[in-house]
Formats: sequence, C-alpha cells, structure tokens
Amino acid sequence: MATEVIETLDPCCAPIVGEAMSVNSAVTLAAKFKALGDPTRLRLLSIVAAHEDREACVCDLTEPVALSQPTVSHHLKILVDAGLLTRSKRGTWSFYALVPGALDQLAEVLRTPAVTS
Amino acid sequence: MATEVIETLDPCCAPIVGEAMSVNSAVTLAAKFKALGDPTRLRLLSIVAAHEDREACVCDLTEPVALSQPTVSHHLKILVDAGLLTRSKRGTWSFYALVPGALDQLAEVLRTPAVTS
DNA sequence: GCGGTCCATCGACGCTTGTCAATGCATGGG
DNA sequence: CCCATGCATTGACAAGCGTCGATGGACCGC
Repeated sequence: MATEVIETLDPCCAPIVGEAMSVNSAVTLAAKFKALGDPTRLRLLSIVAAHEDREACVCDLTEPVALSQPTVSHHLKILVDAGLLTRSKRGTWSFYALVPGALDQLAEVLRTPAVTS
Repeated sequence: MATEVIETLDPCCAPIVGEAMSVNSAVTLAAKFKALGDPTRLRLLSIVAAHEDREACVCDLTEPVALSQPTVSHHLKILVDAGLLTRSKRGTWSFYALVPGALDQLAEVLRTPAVTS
C-alpha cells in the first residue's frame, strides 16, 4: 500500500493548456486531482475550511459526512498524502487543516492562458 | 454502464473554501476532478490544447500516449462526459477540442478567497 | 460495389478504491 | 492503575477503473 507522500517539488506545474505535458507532471498532477475526485473528500475539505479556526478533528467530521470513523480517517489520509491537508496531533485529537495555497496552485494549473479563439 | 453526460447546471459551483459544500455540488464537482485524476487524460487534454487549431483526432493521440486506440477512445469519452472536451465528427475523423471555459470554471472553484489567516 | 481507414463499442482481465467491523495504540481523568 | 476517549491501522469485500484484443459500423477512394 503506497503510503508515500506525494512530492511537491515543482511549486507550480506548467499549465495543462500551453504545451504538451510531460509524463511526470501528469502523474504528479493526476494524483492531486484524483484526491479531489471523490465527493466525500471534497466535502471534508469544505467542512474543514468552513470550520472555526479553519481546522477540525475527526470527531467533527464523521457526523457531517455520515460515514464511519475509519472511512473518514482513510479519506483524510489521502488528502494529507496529496498535500492538500495537514495533520497536527494535540492531545488525543488530530486536527486537520488546509495546506495554504495548495488549492490555489491547482487552480493556477487549470487556468487557460487567454485563448482568444 | 453509465453513459449519461454529467450535468453542467450550475455554471460555477460555490468555491470549496467558503461554506460547507452541499452533497450534490460535491458529487458534480468530484466527477469532473475524477476525470482529471488520471495521467493519461491530463496528457490528452494537454496534447489536444497544444495541437494546431486546438483540436485533434484520435489518430493524433494514440501515438503520443503510447496506448491502444480503444483505450484512448475510452479516455476521451470520459473527458467528453465530464464536459471538458467536445467531439465533432468530420468525415471519418473524430475531432476533440477543449470546452471553452470548462477548466477555468474548475479553477475558480479551487481558488481560496483570500484567507488572511 | 469493395477494400481500406478511422473510430466506437464489447467482453474480459487484473488492479485499485470506498466502505465497514474489528483491533490496536496513545492520551488523559478518576 | 484502570478505564474511557479519539484516532489509525488492518483485513475483507464489492464495486469501479484502466487496459487490451476483437468486433462492427461509418465513411472514402477506386
């Protein structure tokens, strides 16, 4: 089971539109988009971001998404591995928060450079 | 086999960050991100966009991604169903092109509204 | 009409993924 | 010291996904 954290070497991959994308860029990018490609994970991101102090523990998340605690932990791990969330343990709780700028970086990749068709 | 085209009702979903996301929005959005969550499909998008006239037929795409023609057609169908590509048959060829603004719309959803933490 | 080209669909195959119940491991309160 | 709480991990299962070869249909040149 691949537990490795996705590399975030290139701070801002080349945009999808513009030039033919390299295989490595495609793999790195696809991993992040795949993490976003699940409704539960999108909602988890959203709930975390909407929570006060922009962080939340697992116990705050299981009830809104109506899934078991292991399943929620599983999704959170995927989001952390994708570089979209951070985890910080404080006492018994694990607090998850957005990685600042991670989503904006993906947004930048998606932006098409003024096609002027 | 779900052949249905993904609904593109809401022209611009609410951003992920800002408020807890509805289940329907999450499902719709996740479907698009899932389409982007594969390296081959990202490269196909990129190659189509980089091609002259910003469109390409299947025969232009099989060789760059080094996959069989049915596999490429399969991926292209997924991208069309996700509302990211259009298909237009001209003669024997099927030409695929980016849906204008589709990627930018997704980019908009990802942008975090000036968190000012 | 006939063969050739381009492409979509089908059927099949292994691998991945989303989900859960059960378990284990810290941490903190009595 | 012992129990309760919060969470991660494991094992298992069905469903989904990526890939291919084979097939079939549409179109074109001859």
